[in-house]
Amino acid sequence: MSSLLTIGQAAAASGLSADTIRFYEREGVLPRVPRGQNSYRGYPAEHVETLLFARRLRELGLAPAVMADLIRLFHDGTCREMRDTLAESCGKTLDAVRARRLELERVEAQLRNVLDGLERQAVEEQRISTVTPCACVSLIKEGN
Amino acid sequence: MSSLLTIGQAAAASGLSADTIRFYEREGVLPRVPRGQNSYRGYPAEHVETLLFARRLRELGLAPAVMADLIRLFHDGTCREMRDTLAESCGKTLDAVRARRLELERVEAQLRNVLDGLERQAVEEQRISTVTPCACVSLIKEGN
DNA sequence: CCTTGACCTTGGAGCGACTCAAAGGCTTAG
DNA sequence: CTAAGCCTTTGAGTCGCTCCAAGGTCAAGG
Repeated sequence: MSSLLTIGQAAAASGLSADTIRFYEREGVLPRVPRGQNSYRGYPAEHVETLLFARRLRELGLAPAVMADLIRLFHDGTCREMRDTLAESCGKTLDAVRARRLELERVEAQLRNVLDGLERQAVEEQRISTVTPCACVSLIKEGN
Repeated sequence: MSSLLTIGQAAAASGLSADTIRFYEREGVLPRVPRGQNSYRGYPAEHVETLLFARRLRELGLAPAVMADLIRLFHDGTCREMRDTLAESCGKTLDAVRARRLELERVEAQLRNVLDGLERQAVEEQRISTVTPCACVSLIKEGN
C-alpha cells in the first residue's frame, strides 16, 4: 500500500537484475535499504534514480568499487567532487578499454590472416590433386 | 645431464609461465610428460614446439578446450583434420572477438562523450563565476 | 479454507583462465 | 652447514556477477 517497490519491481524499473541489486548491496555498492516486516527489501520510488545511475556506470565499464564511490557522491557529494571523481574514473577506464580494444584488434587481424591462409591452402590442395605436406600449422606460427 | 628441460626451462623457452604449463597439463590441454626420479617434469627439447604452438593458440584467444583438440591433432592428426578444426575454431573465435571489440568501441565512445562533457562543464563553471546547479550527473544519463 | 504459483529471503557454489601461496623436497655453491 | 633457487602438490583467490537450494510470504481462484 505504501509506495515502496519490491526488489523485483526495482529491478524491472532499473534494468538491473534482482540478483545484481542484492550483490551490489552486499558489496556496499548500493546502500542497504530497510526491510519490511516480511524482511522484504523496500525501495522508495526515488531510489530508482540511484539504480539507473548504477546501471549506467556499469555500462560504462566502471568497477564496482568505483561505482560505490560515485553512488555515495550521488547522495552526499558536491558537484565538484562528483565531477572530479567521474573524470578520474572515466579517464582510467577509458585507458583500459582502449588498450583492450587495441589488443582485440590485433587478435582479430591475426585470426583473419590465419583463416585466409587456411582457405588458400585448401584451394591449392584441391587444384594440384596430389597431397602436399601439411603446412597449415605454419600459419599459426607467425607472430602476426 | 640428459637433454630434458625442467619446467622452468621449458617455460623460459616457450614464453608460457611454469604455472600455466602445469595448469594446462592438469586440464588435459598439454600431454602429461614423464617425471624424473626427483618427480620433476622432464621436457624433451622437441616438446618446446608443442608449448610454442599452445602459446600461439592462446594468443589467438582460443579457449583451453579448443587448444586441447588442436594440440592432439598437432601430434596425431592429419593435415585435413588440423585445417578443418583450425578453421572452425578460429572462425568462432573471430566472431566472438569482433563482437567484443564492437562493444568496447561503443563504450569507448561513450566514455569520451562523458569526459568531454565534464571538461566543458568545468570550463563553463569557471567562466561564469557563479555556482551553477550540478549537472554532471546528467552527462551520465544519456544512453549514448 | 486451501492450494497454487509467483514472488521474496539467506547462504553458498560456480564460471573462466589462470595466478599465487603454503609447505615441503632436491641440488648446488660457499 | 646452510642458504639459494629450483621443483613438487594441493588448494585458495581473482572479478563480477549468476544461479541454486531451501524455505517464508502473498494474492487470486476454487
